[in-house]
Amino acid sequence: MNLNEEQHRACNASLGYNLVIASAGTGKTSTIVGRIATLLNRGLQPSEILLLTFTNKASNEMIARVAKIFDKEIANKINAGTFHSVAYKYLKEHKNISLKQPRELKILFKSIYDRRQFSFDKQPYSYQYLYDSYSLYQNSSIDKSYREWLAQKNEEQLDFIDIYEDIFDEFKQLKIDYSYADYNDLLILYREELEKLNMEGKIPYIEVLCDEYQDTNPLQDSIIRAINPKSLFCVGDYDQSIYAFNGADITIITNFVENYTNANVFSLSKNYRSGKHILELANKVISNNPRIYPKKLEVVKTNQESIPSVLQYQDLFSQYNGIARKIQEIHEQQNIKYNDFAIIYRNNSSADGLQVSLRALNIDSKRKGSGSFFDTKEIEFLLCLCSVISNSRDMMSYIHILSHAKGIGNSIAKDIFDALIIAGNGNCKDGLLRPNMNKECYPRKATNSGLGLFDDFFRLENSSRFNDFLHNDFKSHPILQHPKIEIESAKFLNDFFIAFKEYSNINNPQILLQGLVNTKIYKNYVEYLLKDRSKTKDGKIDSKLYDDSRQRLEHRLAILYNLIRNYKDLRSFLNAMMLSSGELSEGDGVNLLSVHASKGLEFPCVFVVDLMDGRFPNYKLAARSGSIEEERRLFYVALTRAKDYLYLSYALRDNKNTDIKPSMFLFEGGLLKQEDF
DNA sequence: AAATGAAACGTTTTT
DNA sequence: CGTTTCATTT
Repeated sequence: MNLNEEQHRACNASLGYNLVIASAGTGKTSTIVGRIATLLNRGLQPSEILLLTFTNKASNEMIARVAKIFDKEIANKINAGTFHSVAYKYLKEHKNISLKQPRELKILFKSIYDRRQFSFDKQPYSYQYLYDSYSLYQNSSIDKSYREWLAQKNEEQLDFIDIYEDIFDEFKQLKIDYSYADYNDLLILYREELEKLNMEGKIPYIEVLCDEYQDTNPLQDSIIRAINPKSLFCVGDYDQSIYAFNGADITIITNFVENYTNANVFSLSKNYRSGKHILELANKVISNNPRIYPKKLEVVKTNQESIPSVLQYQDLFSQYNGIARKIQEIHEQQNIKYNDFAIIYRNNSSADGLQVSLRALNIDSKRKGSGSFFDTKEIEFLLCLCSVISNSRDMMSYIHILSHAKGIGNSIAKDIFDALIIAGNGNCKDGLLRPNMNKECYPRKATNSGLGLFDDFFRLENSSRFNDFLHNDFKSHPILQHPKIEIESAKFLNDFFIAFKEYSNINNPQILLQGLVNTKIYKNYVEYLLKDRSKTKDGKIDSKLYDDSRQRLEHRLAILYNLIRNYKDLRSFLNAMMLSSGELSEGDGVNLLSVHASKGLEFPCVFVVDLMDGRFPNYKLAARSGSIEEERRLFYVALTRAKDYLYLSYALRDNKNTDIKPSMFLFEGGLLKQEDF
């Protein structure tokens, strides 16, 4: 391994509490890999090392590099991944959990929230805001109650605190009942397990390495504290702390020396990534933030003389078009591959326009998926079918699927789910395939009967009324007694039954997926989607649109087939899909990234766009949970992604055609003069 | 309670 | 601009 002197010194630190301040581009990854090598050479077992990174991609890369030095066997014995994936890996051995995305859990949360009555003189938090607020609380506070935390945050809302706490209690119980877990639950549950292990002296780790330490939040920090390892090796850069909105607390890195006795601080200052003018600019802007540990960045790459250039455009549209043309020009003149370009923006809303402009010039582009893949209906439905097979009490997924039947909405879907639970003695799979015929599936609800209200719901129908159309084994199934079920919905349930009967015992994800895609229930749904997507304004189906839609759909399925190959059981596949939903990138072309998504990456040619006052820095966001300092750090991160060429662009007018000033960071960098505007 | 169509809505960043 | 929410009808 080739390490410079500073890196070498850090790698050779003795066991203890070590912090490495690694500025952008200073070979952080090499240093972590080097540290692991040192530990192994000193005789530590790979199983005694825990590596925590910010993305799974980062940990995979590091482990791959360790594998090159030692062998694969050894490297793979090192436990490595994000806090969340490490927690999940442990928990799945001990607990039965189904990871759910916040979007889904919010629906469940809403159903609880909606049953509460708030007084009218004040506005309570919306269910969405309340959910997010609680999540931020869990990440950013570990020793306070939500009540205390809210008292500091927003005293006015304390009027509702009893109701809020009641909602959280019920939500928590519901999550336990259905074995649902969200990202925060993973960490909280893992911490509980660690505390138990620690009391028994069974923690296997001697050194914990933590990458991107500046973006650690108190919840994650509490994991490290619960492990309480003999040795810590934390690597980070306070100038790149950009996750305050997720509770990241910059004081965790700045107070390291106070928090850990006999701590050592190392500093990496030689930048191998960027040309000198790029680096000078980045340093100049970031020097407007308070300096915490002394830090200097030295250029190594002195032969790269390219000067960052500023591009001015009249409006957003011409900016995007201009950038697309510029990229094409550079690509042709300098023979730089499209893969080596990145366009970086503060707000995801910039991406659509850019993608359109690039496509107009026939330039491919890839966006780091902000969930869009798993949000498509065809993927969602398919994963729901898998979930239902994997977790026989997954209420959310049952309701999701069943409410696609004609005439059946959320409410009746829930009735059917409850009926399946009853018929199957708490297990929907049994309820569907081997229903207990002696039980009352749809019990009378104990309301209103005393008032003499006529409730026609409970006049149950004869479950055999659709028998002519049903699979033999589904004939007279007790759930069909529901009076709101009609012929169309009965057929849908029949299809569901057939798919379930055929595939519910298959645990190999690959075989299962292949099978499910060819079931009638899925094929019908796909057909419905494709028709819906190829409708023109007058309601007709355009066959060109239809073919395009089908192609895109097939493409997405192909991606899923590709992903699924890495998993050998269904539960881990589903949970992994929830855990790493943003990490897949598709195809070739110019990289389109938010600043956050660009973290840890580097590109020969970088465009930072939409550098206008209010957009970047984004004042709305800065006011929420960040600060101007954090916005400045974001700018710093964006600039330091560039290796050779850097372009900064802004438009004079926004999309409403009103004048807008360039970003303050362009003035701070000395790239524009205040008096010109 | 579901389906449909019309009106409002609000544009964050991630595991 | 596309989604999400609301109101109306069945």
